[in-house]
Order: sequence, then C-alpha cells, then structure tokens
Amino acid sequence: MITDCKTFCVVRYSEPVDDAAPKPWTMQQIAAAAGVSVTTVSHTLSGKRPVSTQTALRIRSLIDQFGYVPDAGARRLKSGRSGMIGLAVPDISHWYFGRIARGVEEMANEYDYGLIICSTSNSDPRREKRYFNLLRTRSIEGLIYTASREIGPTDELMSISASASPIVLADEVVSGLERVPSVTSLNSAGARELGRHVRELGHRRAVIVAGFEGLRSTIERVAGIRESFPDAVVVYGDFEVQSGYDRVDELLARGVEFTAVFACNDYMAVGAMRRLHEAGLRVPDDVSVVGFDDIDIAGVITPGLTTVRQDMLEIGRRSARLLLESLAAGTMRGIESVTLPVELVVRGSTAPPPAS
Amino acid sequence: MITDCKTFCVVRYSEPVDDAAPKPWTMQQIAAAAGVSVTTVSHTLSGKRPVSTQTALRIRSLIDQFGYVPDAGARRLKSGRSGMIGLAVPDISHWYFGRIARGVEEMANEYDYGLIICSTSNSDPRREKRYFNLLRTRSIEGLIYTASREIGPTDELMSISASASPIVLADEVVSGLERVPSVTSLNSAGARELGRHVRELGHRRAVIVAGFEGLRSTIERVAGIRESFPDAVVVYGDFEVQSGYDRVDELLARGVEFTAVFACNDYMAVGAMRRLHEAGLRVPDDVSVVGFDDIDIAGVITPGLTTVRQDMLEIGRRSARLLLESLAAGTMRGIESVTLPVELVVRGSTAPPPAS
DNA sequence: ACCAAGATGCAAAACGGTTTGCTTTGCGCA
DNA sequence: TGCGCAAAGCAAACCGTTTTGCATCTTGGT
Repeated sequence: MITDCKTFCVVRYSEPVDDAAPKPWTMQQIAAAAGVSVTTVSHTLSGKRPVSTQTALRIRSLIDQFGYVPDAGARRLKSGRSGMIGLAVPDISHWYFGRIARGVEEMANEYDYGLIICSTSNSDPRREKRYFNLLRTRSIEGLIYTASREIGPTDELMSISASASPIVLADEVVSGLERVPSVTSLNSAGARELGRHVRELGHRRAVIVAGFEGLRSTIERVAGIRESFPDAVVVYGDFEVQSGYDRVDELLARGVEFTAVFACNDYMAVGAMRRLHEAGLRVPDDVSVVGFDDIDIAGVITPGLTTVRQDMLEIGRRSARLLLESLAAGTMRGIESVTLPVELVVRGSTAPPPAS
Repeated sequence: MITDCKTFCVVRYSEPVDDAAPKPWTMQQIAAAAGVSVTTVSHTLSGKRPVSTQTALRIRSLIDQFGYVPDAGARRLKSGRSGMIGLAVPDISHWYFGRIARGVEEMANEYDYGLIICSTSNSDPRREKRYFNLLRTRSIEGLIYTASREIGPTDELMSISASASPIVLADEVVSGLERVPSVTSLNSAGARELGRHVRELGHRRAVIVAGFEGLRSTIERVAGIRESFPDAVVVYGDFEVQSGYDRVDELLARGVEFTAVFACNDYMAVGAMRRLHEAGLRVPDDVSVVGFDDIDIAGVITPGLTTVRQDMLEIGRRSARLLLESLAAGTMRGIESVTLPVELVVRGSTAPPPAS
C-alpha cells in the first residue's frame, strides 16, 4: 500500500508543470495512500461511523499533508444540498440593500451556508428568470427576495412560489404572495410617528415624496403620514437622490405651498434638501424635511436628518434565519412572518414652521 | 417505452403530497418518456452531436411539459466547472464595495457566471479561510479579492495565490503579490491633482486624514498630496465617518493649525466636516475639506464635496473581466493588470483660505 | 471455551448528468 | 450493385463523494 502512495506521487509530479492550478487530490488517492478504502476516509471525515483512532490519525495526517479538500460538487450531488442560498436584490450597490445583504451574509455564515447574490437590476425579468433558475437547478436551496416594484401576478416569482420552493420575502411584501413568509419593518407605525412629530411642531401644509407607487411600503408610509396630514400632496419618486430633487423642483414650479416635506427614504430627503437649499429655502427654518431609513450619513450631514430608523441588518438576518430554519426543518409550514419595530429619530431637519 | 413513461408518472404522483418541494425530474425520466436514451436527451440539450429534428422536437416538448431543468451539481461534477466566481470584500454594506460588487455582478452575468459574495468582516481570518476554501473545494472557479488592510506574508491569501489559483485583486494591490493581476485606480495622480488644486487656492497648512496605514492606496494618496504639502500632518483613520470626525477632533484638541483637510475618502471627509461645523468653523470659508471616491451624496450635501472620482463600477467590471477571461483561457499567464484613471471633481467645499 | 454485540472496514450502489466508442441505418455516387 | 461516409442513437464509463449491506475481528460475560 505504501507502493500505491509512491505511485500516486510519481504520477503526480511527472505531469507537465504549467501555470494552471494543479489537479486536486481525490478521496480515492488519500485512501490509496493510507491503504484503506474510500469509505473509511469518508467516515473519518464525517464521523458517521467509528474509525479506529490509529487509522483516523493516519488518514488525517495524510489529508493535511496532501492538502486534500473534498469536492463540493460531488458532495452536493450525492447529498442533494448545495449549501448555498440566494439573495435577490434590485441593486446591491445601494446602501439599503447592502445592509440587508450583510445581515443575510452574517446569518448564512453562521449556518454554514454560502450566499449567492442576484442583482435583479430593478426586476429586469431576464435577470430574475436567471436567478430563479438557480433555484430550479438546485444551485441554491432557497431564495431571499426583495421586491423593488409591484409584481404582477404573471411573474416568475408567482409561479415559482406556487411550487412551494423555499422563499422568503425581505423588506417588502408582495400582494398575491401573502402565504410566503416575509420580514418587514413596521412602516405604518414609523410613518405615523413621523407625521405626528411634524404635526406637533405646528405644520399644516405638507408634501409627500413617496417611493414607487404600488409598493406596499410606500402605501403604508403614505397612509401613516396622512393620518396627521390627510390632505398632503403626494408625488412619487424612485428612492434615488435625484428624484427627491426633481419632485421638489416640480412642486416648487407648480407653486404648491408647504412647510414640510416627507420623503419616503433618506436619499430622496437629501435630494429634496438640496433643491430647497438652491431655492433659497432654509432647512429647517423655512421648511422641515424628514426621511425614512436612517442611512449612515443621516446624522452627520447638516442639518441632521429627522427620520425613522429601520434595522436593515436585522431584516437581513431574520430573513436568512427564517429561510435557513425552514430549510433545516424541511418545510416552509409553520414559518411565521416577522415585522420589526422602527424608531423615530429626531434631528435638526425638523422645526416649527415659520411664524408668518 | 410508452409504458416506461407511465410508470414514471405513476410513481411520481403516488408519492405522498406534502408541502415540500416536489422531487425534480431527471434526465432519465425525460428519456424514458420520450422513448430514447439519456444520451440523446443530453445531446439535444447540448447540441454536441446531431439529433434528428423529429426526436429533438419530441424531447423538447417533453422537457417543457415536465418543466425539467438539468441539475447543476451533476453537471458541475462531470464538467469540473461550477460556473461561479467569488468576490471577497471587507463589508458588502459599504457603498464603496457595493459598487465594486455591482460591477462584478454585471460582468459575471454577462459571462453567464454566478457570483458568490464573501464578506470578510475586515479580513477576519476565520472568515477568509472559509472563503478561500470555496476555491479549494471548487465551489468557485476564481476569486476577486479586495484587501482592507495590509496582508502579512503568512496569510492564507499568500499560500493560495502561490498555488496559481485564479485570483484577481480589485481596488487594492497587496505587497508580496505583485504577480497577481489587479485592477486599481490611479491613486497617486488623483491625490496629486487634489493637492495641487488646494495649493493653488493658496493654502499652506494642511492635515491629512489618511486611511489604514500600510495600505497601498493610502500610501499613494498621502504621497500624492505631499507633493504639494510636504509638511502636512498625517493621521490615520479607518475610512468610516466616525474616524473622520474623531481625527479632526484630536487635531483641534492638539492645537494643530490648518486651513485644509485632506480626507482619504469621502466618508471621513463628511465626518471631518461635521466636527468642523460643531467647532464653529465654516467649510469652506474657514477650512477647506476634500475627500476621495466621489460617493453618491458627495454632490448633494451642502457644501458639495470636492473630491476625486473613482469609477468603482468599472473596477468591479474590469476585475471580473480579467478573471473570467483568464478562466476562459485556462491560465493566468499574460493577464495584464489595469490602472484606471480618476477625475478631480471640484465642488463647494474648497475655497481660498481665510485672509488673516 | 462459546456467543452476542460492538468495532472496523470493505465493496458496491447510488447521485444525475456528460462523453466516448460503437452499432445501425440511410443515402449519394461510381 | 456495392462502397463509403454521415447521421442518429445506444450502452457504458466516468466525475468524486456518501451511504448502504455485509464481512471480519475483538471483547466481555457466563
């Protein structure tokens, strides 16, 4: 059996040496070198059956020496589990989704899963199709999906979720998919507090720069704000800085009067502040501005942005936990959706309206 | 053979129906249903050998009907290619790395590769080890690595790169790994321009809030700035808003006199501006502040931040292209590192120093 | 000394595809 | 009529593990 070992070594090193990565060792080769069967090597690694201390030691030392690592693909084929989950986000480069991604990644890591990122480019159907196929080909065992727009009932997501695939919705629920577990923030409560806060400062005329129309979070936030400002003008943006700027620009042009701007996220709030600044309106002296999310720079810009803090990291973590737990359980049954609390953060961008 | 088909169908539907995902179809079953061998089905799909139009049609329709999708794991096992690449970043939730990730994702998508994200939590060795193992287990075919601190010569990365694995360094080169292809920005030129710009405004006393000490980009940026301000005080931060704030806080406490702050990234610049604001110093009237990167909100905060624009998206794209091209070529040989141009962006945060 | 029960370890059968070598058939052309 | 070659398809090997089902070897209890 020692001969076997040498044989392998010779074969190996006599191959032409080029710059390509050398062929990895197989369990077969380790077994031959140790003079045992692959079964024994496998059991040594998995511990599913006892292996004598002596043999195990020999095998382990050989493994270390060779630098052997079992092939993930073979393992996956046999076990049927890829050890990977997917995260589909509209755009991974957004702070917002980046936070979710990080939370997911942390939790996946904890459960010893890998994470495959799927940027859907704001729900480009072709992209989405590709990523749902990861589920079908069993490249990933489950998917965390964050919607960026209202999904029509004909969508890929619908059909795949109907097949009872392990899916969790993060950050945004999708109508028609009420049975799919989700992790969201308590948008309505946050918006209500925000509205109340501004109302109590004495404001009467407000505008709402909302997010994508039809998106559940947008609907909830607008509704929450309207509890305090029933007749607030609502315009829709796309959550980007520029649209905050543009919407306020249009409102000013239309001659709409307001002393408070509710932006449905901090980025649009920043854009709004910029436009107001350019119009010679001071924040918060002339106009109060609030956002939503509490992004990293919300507290350090001048003035500090009054907003509602969402724990995106936790949304990511909880989504992943939901998914991974249900994978471990082997069923999505009994998985409860989660709604996370939010927190009003009052900073310098809100103040009583001008006396006039 | 039609009987075979029915047999399969019966077997399938007689299984207990629960909420778990139904077992996927195998090529075996499709073949049986079509009355051909698996070989023929495989060839129909791959086109590596001709299949008669009639047979192909029958097979294809069956595939559609069943919703058959070939198992990625089996495919990978036989072909040895996983169709995945990895991206290791210190923290995916940072705007900066998010941009890189998006660029990588775009390119990977173009080349029909999947992307596995590896958050290294600022080079936590255990995390890194896990991710390098993805390479070893052949879960990923190649890795794009963005360093966040100076890597010691004993690190995992060193050993793995020595084994000629397909690795590309993005955004940051690593000393000792000069032979590994990389994609970086022309930091020195950007910093030089920045320094010259501030110098030409008339400033004489400047401080530099640098990034991690020892990081190549930090060294280059500091050197570039020092061409115009040879005696600038240098303090080191960690690229976060808070450290920009803290370092300036310390400088003020130490009584260091300066009329310009060079921050090595925009986040620290924002933190610096915040601290200056709290100290009653106006930007840019009393102190000019510049950053580096040109993050999304650099142009919309007040005052706008003078900075150097790096194209992170392009860094991601180019890194991915380098990696994927070399995977296609089967060798890392002849792969050229890339250095991307940067652009000085002058905004409102810089102005001549106060007259006094 | 004898037997049941663990401890060990092996051979072989999956897992679900891809690929190779070989057979059979159909067809054009001398 | 016969020959050669391309087209079409099958069986079987293979990829590198995990997981049975069995054999063999100890060991302790009686």
